Amino acid sequence: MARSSTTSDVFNAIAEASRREILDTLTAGEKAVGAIVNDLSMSQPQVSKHLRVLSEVGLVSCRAEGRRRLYRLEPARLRPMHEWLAKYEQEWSDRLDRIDDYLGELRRQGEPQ
Amino acid sequence: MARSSTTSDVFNAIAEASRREILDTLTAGEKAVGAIVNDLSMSQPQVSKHLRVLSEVGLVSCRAEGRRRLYRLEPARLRPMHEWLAKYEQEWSDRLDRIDDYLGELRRQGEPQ
DNA sequence: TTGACACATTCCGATATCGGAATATGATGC
DNA sequence: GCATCATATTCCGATATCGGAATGTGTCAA
Repeated sequence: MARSSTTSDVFNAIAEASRREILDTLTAGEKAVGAIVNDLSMSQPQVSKHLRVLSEVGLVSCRAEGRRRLYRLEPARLRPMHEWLAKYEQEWSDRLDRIDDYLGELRRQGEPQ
Repeated sequence: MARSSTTSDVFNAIAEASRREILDTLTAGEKAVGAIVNDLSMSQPQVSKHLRVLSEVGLVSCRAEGRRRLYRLEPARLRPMHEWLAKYEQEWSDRLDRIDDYLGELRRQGEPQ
């Protein structure tokens, strides 16, 4: 058996840096494939293939306009990731809070000088 | 070229469901390898191999105690993921807020009965 | 020292991925 | 209809992954 399919869930789809870049560039709004190819330094077939994967897990949706295809972000699909992360988030934000407290303490000690 | 190495970054390490399960079981606290093998239904070598991957990206740390090895969660390493997600979070949390408002409305309408 | 226990590593076959190149589909305009 | 533009799909070789089985390493206890 190899690694889980990239189309099986959001976690696998997002594992690839190129796909994260595509999602990042789509935060600016709906874009045609050609526009994405221009923005990033990727070949057109690669962009199309990555868009297919993102589409299959629902992270992007597609709308045809003439001979162009406009892809749009579907950020709601990132929710499973966020929910999984939330379990751990508290733990490290606690630590960061403690670090903040500590830094604040240092700052207060430094001020009088 | 194949998919990016699983040891290269947190996103790839987390793409595998088995590794997410291991992290999940470690939220209860430090655990020995055998304990993880018992908790989940995985072979000992598989658990060890996954722990190695998680260790290489810093998501877990290890401490030797006699002939056992206790693994602990390092949740701070999930921060890059959280920061990446944060860019998208606002967009869908707005929608969720509206759903929350709607549910609250329904609840208020139900109470009088 | 020897054996048992806890864990890590290596070898293996099957499989899925990635990028590049070539090609196919499908809409537009003349 | 035919050429062109925009995008999707297929074929390919190289490579990295996964799980299972077997084996290696290191610690404790008698």
